[in-house]
Amino acid sequence: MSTAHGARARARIEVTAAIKEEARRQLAAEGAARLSLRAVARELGMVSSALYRYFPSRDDLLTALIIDAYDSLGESAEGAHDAAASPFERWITVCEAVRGWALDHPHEYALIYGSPVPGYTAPDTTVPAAARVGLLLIGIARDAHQGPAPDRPALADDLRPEAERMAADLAPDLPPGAVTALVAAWAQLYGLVGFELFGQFNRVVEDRETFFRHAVGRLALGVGLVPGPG
Amino acid sequence: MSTAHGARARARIEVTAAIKEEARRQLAAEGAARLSLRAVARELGMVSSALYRYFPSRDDLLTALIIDAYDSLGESAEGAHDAAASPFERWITVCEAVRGWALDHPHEYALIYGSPVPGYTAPDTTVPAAARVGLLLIGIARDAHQGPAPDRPALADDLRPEAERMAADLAPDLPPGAVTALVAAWAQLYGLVGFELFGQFNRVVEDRETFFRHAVGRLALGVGLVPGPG
DNA sequence: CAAAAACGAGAGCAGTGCTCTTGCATCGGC
DNA sequence: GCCGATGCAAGAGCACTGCTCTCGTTTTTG
Repeated sequence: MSTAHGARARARIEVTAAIKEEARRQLAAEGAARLSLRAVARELGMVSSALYRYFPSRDDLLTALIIDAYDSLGESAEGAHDAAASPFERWITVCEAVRGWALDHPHEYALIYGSPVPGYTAPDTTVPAAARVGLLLIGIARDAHQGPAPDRPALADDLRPEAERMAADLAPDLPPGAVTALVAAWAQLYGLVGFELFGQFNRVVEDRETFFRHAVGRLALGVGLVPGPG
Repeated sequence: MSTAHGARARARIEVTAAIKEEARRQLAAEGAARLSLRAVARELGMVSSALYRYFPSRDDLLTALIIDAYDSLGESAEGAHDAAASPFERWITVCEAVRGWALDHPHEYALIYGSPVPGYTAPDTTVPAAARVGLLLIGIARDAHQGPAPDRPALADDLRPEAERMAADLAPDLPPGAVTALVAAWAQLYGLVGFELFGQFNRVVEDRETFFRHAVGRLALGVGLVPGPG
């Protein structure tokens, strides 16, 4: 089989892990644009050309780091998630976990939600990891809609086809209007996080934690989650 | 003094403009990370070291491009702005202008609203240009609040100090709750634009124009703007 | 007119991603 | 156990990059 095949295979996974670890350290310290293959190799005591045996290009190394970052963020969000709480509280908790992770890993956040690296397009392998937070938010909305449906303004005619298509794709058991609001809230959440992280709130918002909690609370209302018991 | 004296000063402005023009072209074509001083100089038929007489570093050239990008975006938004329309319609128009500009200038949008270039912090000179769209949105909200105040949920106690501080800073004539909603909507607008531009909506949102118009319409509602006549 | 400042050109330094070749260690089939 | 195929590290090298310094030349200024 593949696992026990000698010391060679074992060494390969160890070196691969060491490269990613060192690369992640440089990424956290300096940012994606300053991540240098040669510096990683130098720090690991190997020569730069040897590193290409493990990652055929710098972009491939970046892709691995991107997937790891998505997974780390998804894990944080899922870990903060208390399934016993009310949907509204769970929404707030997940949003705060996303913000907290972003503040703890600014460069990794920038890597996945900031400007894409030029000449680089994320391969499809990143999609599942990238979807984790979204799926979590969909799950919360789904639980909330088990109860009585809040009155939601009727769907405008021109939005209806797209809303129904999105609902069919993402959450067939939810009303199309709720799914549309959910996707918008999902994007808007990252607007709030990104503005804080990238300095756009400098000299504008001071008490960012409180501001954020209220903003995502209003986002939750838009999705149909209600505070209070239940 | 430095101004207007002789052919040297004139040449300096011309060369500076040519550098920025060529740099902007490369920026649009390849993205900020691939913007190369040497390539700009080569294209202009000068040697790379000569370019340092005009921009002391690559970051200084980037700063100039950032300011230009903010101004270009601000101009687009202000140009699309029809002062005769209703505040709600004006809000939608400005948001759509921001989105349109972003789709037309993706790399420049990424430069100002994407990940900050590592090791680079925007100097204060960018602030006025960066504030233009925000000021435009504030103006729309101000006009809307000339009329009867819509009923808005009371400010939560923990948010009140920050909300009042923001209102005092940004729009003393607006209720603190409206200013808070406005700042949040401002950030959320860029979440919507960024997600579309950076590919997060791939395989999720198809009819992005319609989706966007409705999402920013709901944003407007949150700020207290109402559709229909008025 | 002479001193000073601005300028273009070139060489050079340290760094980058990436490729190619050269030996050596390990592995699988006989 | 041997032997050819494969995996791997090392080094040299290419074409770049940002940036600095020096050296004449030109323009501006006092």
